[in-house]
Amino acid sequence: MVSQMLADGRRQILDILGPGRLLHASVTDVADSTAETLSPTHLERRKLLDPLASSELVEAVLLMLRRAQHHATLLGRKTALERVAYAVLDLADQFGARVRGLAYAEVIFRLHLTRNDLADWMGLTGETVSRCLNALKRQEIIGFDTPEIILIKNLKTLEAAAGGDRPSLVARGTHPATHP
Amino acid sequence: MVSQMLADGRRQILDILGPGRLLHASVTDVADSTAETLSPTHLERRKLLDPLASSELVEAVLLMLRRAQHHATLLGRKTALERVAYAVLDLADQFGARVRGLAYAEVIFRLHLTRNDLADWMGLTGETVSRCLNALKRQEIIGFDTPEIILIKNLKTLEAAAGGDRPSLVARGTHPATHP
DNA sequence: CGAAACATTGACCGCACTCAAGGCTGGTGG
DNA sequence: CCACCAGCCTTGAGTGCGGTCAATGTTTCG
Repeated sequence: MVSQMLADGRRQILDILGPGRLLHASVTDVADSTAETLSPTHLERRKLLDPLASSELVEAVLLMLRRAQHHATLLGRKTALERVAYAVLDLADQFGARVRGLAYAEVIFRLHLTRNDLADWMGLTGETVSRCLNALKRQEIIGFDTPEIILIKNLKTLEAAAGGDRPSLVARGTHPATHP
Repeated sequence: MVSQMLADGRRQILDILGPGRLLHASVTDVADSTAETLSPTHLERRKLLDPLASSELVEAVLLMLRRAQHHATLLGRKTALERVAYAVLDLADQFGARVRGLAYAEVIFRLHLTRNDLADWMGLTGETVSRCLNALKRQEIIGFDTPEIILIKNLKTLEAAAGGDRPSLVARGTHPATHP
């Protein structure tokens, strides 16, 4: 998780990095920016000498940029429900696994964020996030028994609720989408 | 101006590029993203073969990223007045010129954006931007006789109104800050 | 002079925030 | 084993900031 903190305690989470994502120091070396883990994490250092790694780095920074700009549009112009729907979709892309026994369009994944984390990511409050998640649940679009494990029951409707436009904003990395 | 458009017409301006800023195609080649000029503009193409230009490019992309992340924090966590104050400061940094005859802390510059452009940049509406600008004007923090020419009369107070934290987010370019 | 685009201002409204109460879960110590 | 506690989630009631709608003023330009 990459986040920024304002002097008075307001926090904005800038990005959630799932398996396979790359992180460059230039992102965290800005004043008031920090990176933290939200779950047990395996980190690898990339050497910059390797030209392959260098292009990999440029790709990673450009991905961060595209995600940051898309996120800005979301924060500036989307409603609470659209934001929460989008957060679920993005986390599903990054952490989701297609599971045997689920219908084709169903995805299940573990939220590594609390409601308040989601709020600080989406520019909302924890209460609003909770209300939106439960609204989606009542509409049978998603499901959860414990607050941590989210099941997407109707992907198409969820994407519609997110407001449509969702360009591919995941790492094209070689990492398989397996994660506890 | 770099902006994104949603299917239903909502627009988010992602960044305003003043003199000396660099723009890479990867920013505009994303779906629904466009770049437009708001004033007569002089463009130069940079060759990538030159290793100097290459590092220049990486710098420019990293600047875009830092600005985008800072902007996300602004959109997600700041009030209307803070946003408008920040917009004035950022435009002053990019377009402002210290003018003879003005007090030390005074800066004057031309807004190349309408109130609605500012609104689409700051995630607000034109009416709210107008109200905030006039509030700042009533407090003698800024001044304007025509809507286009903005004078910063009290920089310190304006920075306070913007919510404080404002890391250097301008191009360290070689361009002098002269602009019509 | 007239039209179009932009800016300003006011009145009202609604979405998301605030505040508060209550429930659930997991961890700790008697 | 259970009482207690802390943290998180959920839900409701009420508020307020910023949005919406509308009227008017201003500037520009043909």
